[in-house]
Amino acid sequence: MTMEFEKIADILKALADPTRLKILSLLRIRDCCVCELVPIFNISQPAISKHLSRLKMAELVRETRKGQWVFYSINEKRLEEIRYALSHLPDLSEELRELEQQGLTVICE
Amino acid sequence: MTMEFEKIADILKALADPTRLKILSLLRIRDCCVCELVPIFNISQPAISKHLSRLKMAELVRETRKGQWVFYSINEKRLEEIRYALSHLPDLSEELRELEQQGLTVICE
DNA sequence: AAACTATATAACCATATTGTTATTTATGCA
DNA sequence: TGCATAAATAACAATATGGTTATATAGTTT
Repeated sequence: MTMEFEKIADILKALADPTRLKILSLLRIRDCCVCELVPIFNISQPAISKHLSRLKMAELVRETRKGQWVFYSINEKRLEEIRYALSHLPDLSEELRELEQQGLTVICE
Repeated sequence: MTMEFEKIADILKALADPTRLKILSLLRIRDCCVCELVPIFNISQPAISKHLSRLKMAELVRETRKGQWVFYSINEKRLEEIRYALSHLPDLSEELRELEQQGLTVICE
């Protein structure tokens, strides 16, 4: 249920780029193929391709080949998962309890 | 209201690290000072200090000096903002409309 | 004032990220 | 079969990231 810190960080890294966020925003309107995305951005086709690959690795998008085109679609479920993960990060109460037992807790005033 | 792609990406970059996510999870339990966080992680004090500085830049935490200690607290409002931003990314319908006008839209089947 | 504790900053290094151009692979069609 | 188009991969370069150790700064205590 609760996602590991490493896993959450990996998905957030895939999200943490303006180009990839723009791609996701476009895919919210409709599925797009690579050759449609390229003219919208000021970067090369391989760059777009790599961004899509990064998003696919994080399962934020899915790809479907249609003839010579590869269409990408958004995986809204994954985005919902990451929003949920940010609200429900793994619990670290135990770590703070150990800190207290080791007498390393700082108390002031 | 709607946050720019660059701005959202900056905040997501600050979040996209397992150590910083752990720090935020700890601060959800209670405010902590740097010297309490250090023994919980297997990294140096300056490393923790830099992570906190990164979180502060993104306004995900706030700092308060109490005597010789600096206590950090979580800014839940900022986290709520980023969750909202992921649900409401800036609209790019116009970009797709221009694509159609330029005849670059791909239609198959 | 001097010594101690807590935190931040500087300088540095290894690796990751994000772009490029050149090339390869996959599909469609004359 | 051979050529055109779409997309992915390879090789490379510049910059960002995340760690280190050494040092500076801020506050406390003797």
